[in-house]
Amino acid sequence: MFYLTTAIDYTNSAPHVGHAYEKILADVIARYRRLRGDEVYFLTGVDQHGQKVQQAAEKEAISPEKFVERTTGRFSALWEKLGVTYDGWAQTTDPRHKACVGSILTALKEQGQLYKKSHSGSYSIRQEQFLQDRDRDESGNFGPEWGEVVEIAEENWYFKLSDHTDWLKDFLEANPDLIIPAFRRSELLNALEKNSGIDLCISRPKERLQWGIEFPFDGNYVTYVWFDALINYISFAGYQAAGDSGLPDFATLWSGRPVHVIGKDILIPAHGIYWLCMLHAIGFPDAQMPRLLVHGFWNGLGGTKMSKSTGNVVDPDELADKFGVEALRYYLMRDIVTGKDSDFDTHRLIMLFNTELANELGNLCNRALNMSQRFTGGVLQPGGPLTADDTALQASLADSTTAYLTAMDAFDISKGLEAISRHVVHCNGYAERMKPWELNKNPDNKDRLATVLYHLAESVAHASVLLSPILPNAAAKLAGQLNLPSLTNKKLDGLHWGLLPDGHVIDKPQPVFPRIVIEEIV
RNA sequence: CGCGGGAUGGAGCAGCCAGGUAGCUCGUCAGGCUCAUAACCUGAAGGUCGUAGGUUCAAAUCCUACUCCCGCAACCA
Repeated sequence: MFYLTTAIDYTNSAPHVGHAYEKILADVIARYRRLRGDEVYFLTGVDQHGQKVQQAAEKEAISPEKFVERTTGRFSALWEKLGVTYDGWAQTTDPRHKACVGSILTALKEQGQLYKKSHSGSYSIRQEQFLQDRDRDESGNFGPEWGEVVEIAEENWYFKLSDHTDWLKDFLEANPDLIIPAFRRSELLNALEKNSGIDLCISRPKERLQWGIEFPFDGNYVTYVWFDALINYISFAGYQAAGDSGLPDFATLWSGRPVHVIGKDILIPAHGIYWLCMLHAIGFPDAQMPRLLVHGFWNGLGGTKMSKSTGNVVDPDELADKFGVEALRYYLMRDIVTGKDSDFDTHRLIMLFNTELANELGNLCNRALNMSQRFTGGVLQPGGPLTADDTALQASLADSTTAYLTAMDAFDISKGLEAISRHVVHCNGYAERMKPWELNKNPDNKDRLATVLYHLAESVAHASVLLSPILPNAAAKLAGQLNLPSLTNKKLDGLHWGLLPDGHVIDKPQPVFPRIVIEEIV
């Protein structure tokens, strides 16, 4: 079983393009693994507790329950729109999740992993948080943005993180593939080196915060949101769940290393340190520690950070309306190297869609099917014998498929798409050289014409299968025009030359990727 | 000496971990084709791979120093 998760999104504001990128990335990986024949369980969801939610709800004078219900709906509606299909939905207000968090807290306390301690420091009443030295301005004071700052002492529950950091260091050194990409691992190891011996405060007093999971053994506190949120990966996987919970069977799901897809901002310390140490403390063996696939961010043009204040945020919902879901999914997967950052550029979105999908693949499909309709009545026949051009085309397909698999296995979606594109370009060149429209002028060339058209159509069939994890709807449309809907259920090991049977009759072509016309944008 | 990333033809990027005549897309220029979504194909111009050293028969790729840009810096989600 391949168990895949994303970060659960914090429900204090609307989803932005970064949220959409992560979910689409995970969706593509899940679909790809299914294509490969793996059993897949894909979990995503929302993080609903914490101070910022409480504050946002207060601001609108509604209950936190109502507030998260509304924002949660915006996320799930967007995923449906974008074709992100998950098997499990994690939301941290779910009673099953709360029960799991509670039992983990109790177990850790019994093992002596939790203790109570008083912490004193500068506290901002307005922001309701303790301040750090780094929050001070140049002159060493806390600026006006913090409002009134007072020195207070507060007792809280702590998790003995420091008991596990030595283990974590050794474990990470012994498992170089755990963190993807590799440079993130060295960053994490450095962070561990610098900050050992610190424990994690995992409670918030109820005077400060009510919107959270109450401590099972101390009613004066709720659980720190990160401690709560991270547990979703196991609580919704059925960890210690009752038989009638409706959750998956944990042992089946978490049999090896799950993959957590997360953003670079939450590797250190949350996932890379807290979570791995939490799992270790709970008793997970090294062989069951998850892999962390750390993706980069979409920035504004010129590499500027997207933020509300600079006004350069892009709304994935609007983009999908404007350019279509396929164009958005394609762009988000195509124009970034997994792990690195990229600049979000609408012109490149249009360019990549028009060039690679409309002009190259869409047009290949269109010309191939159209010629088949006109020249051979829509009937496809492998024909033969094969020329050097035919075998070269088949070799190109084999090469591209191999490159695609290698890239996709390494979560490098962009390179996988590039591989498909390479074969499509080869096919268009093949069509130019073979000139089926010339062959059609002489009835003696009937067999040769059939062979050429078959090679083109068969290539489209393969492309649609390979493309299906990224663009499921478009792949289904292509399969439909090939009059072979079963293509969408193909597994990789069924992907060999000859998907289209001898004598197969195809459907009439219709543009699958209508060009995006520049005038429409602005 | 806080940590990490980036600097590659006009633009955007890949290549760097496992050194071996610099690659992709867009753009530009010149041809070709007409089956097709004004799509397709061929060819050309354009780069001393941030700077300075070093290792090597050979460096965009390894090592050292430096410059500029970006992000982060464990009890804020």
